Amino acid sequence: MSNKRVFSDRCDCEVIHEEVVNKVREKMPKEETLYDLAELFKVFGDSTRIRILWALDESEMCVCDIASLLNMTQSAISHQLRVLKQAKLVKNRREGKVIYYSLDDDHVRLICDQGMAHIKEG
Amino acid sequence: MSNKRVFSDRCDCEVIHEEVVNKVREKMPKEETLYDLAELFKVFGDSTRIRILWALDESEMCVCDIASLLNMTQSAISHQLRVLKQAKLVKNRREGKVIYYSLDDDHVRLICDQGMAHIKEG
DNA sequence: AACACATATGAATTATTGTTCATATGTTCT
DNA sequence: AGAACATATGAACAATAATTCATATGTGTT
Repeated sequence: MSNKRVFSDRCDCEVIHEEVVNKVREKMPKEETLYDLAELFKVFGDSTRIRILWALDESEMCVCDIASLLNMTQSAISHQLRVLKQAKLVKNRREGKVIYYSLDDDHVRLICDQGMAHIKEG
Repeated sequence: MSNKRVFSDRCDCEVIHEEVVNKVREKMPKEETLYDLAELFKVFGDSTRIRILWALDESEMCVCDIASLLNMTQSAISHQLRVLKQAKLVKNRREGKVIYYSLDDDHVRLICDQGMAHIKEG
C-alpha cells in the first residue's frame, strides 16, 4: 500500500492513496461521456417528467390528455415533452391536429424499474 | 374510441381521450412514489455525483482521493457524498482519521449501465 | 494537552431549471 | 379565407441546488 502524499491543484487536502487514484483515473470514461450520462439522468430527475414517462409506458397519449391526467397546464407539459424528446426518451406522431407521444425505447422502462427496485428496498 | 370532451380544473385545453386517461390514471403509482423516484434520479443527475459513483464502482476511496481524482475541493466532494449517502447509494467505513466510501448496492451499477446503453445508441 | 490532519457542515453566492403567461405555429373544418 | 383547436415556444419569474468559504468535529500523534 502506497502512502505517498502529493499536493494537487485545487484540492485543499492531499492525495492519500496515489496508486488507487491513478488506477481509477485510467478506468474513468471520458469527462464528456459522464457529463452526458448525468444530463440523461437529470431528465429522469423531475417528478413531472417521471410521471409523463410512466404514463406513456401505459399508453401513448396526446398532450392534452397528459396535461389533464397530471392536472397541469398544456404549456408546462409541452415544455417537458420537448426535454424528453431531446433526450430521445419519447417520440411523437401527428394525426391531424393531435400529436401523440410515446416512449422511444426500452431503456426508459429498464431504468425506471431499477430505480423503483432501489427505492423499494429503502 | 371515445371522443367525449370534458373540461378539467387547471388544464387550459380539453381531455380528448377520456377512457385512455382514466385507464392510465388507475395504473399510475402513488404520487409520492413517483416523487421519490424522481428524487433518486435527481441524485444521478449531476456530473460530479455520477463521476463519484463511477469512481467508487472501481474502488472504494477516501474523500481526499476523490477530491484529487476529480480535481475538486474536499468540501464540495463531502457535500455531494452526503447527498449520495442520504440516497443510500454509497456507504462508508471509518479507519482512523480516514473515511472510505463505497457503493451501497448493485442498483447503482445497473442504473448507470442502462443509462450508458441509452446514450451509446444516440 | 496541544497539534496535525481527514472530514463535515452552515451560510452565502451563483447557476440552473420548472412553471406561467402571452403568443405563435400548424392543422382541420366551414 | 377565416374560425377553432392542439400544440409549441420565448421571456420572465420563482424555486432549487452546486460550489465556495470559513469553521467545526473527530481521530491519531507527540
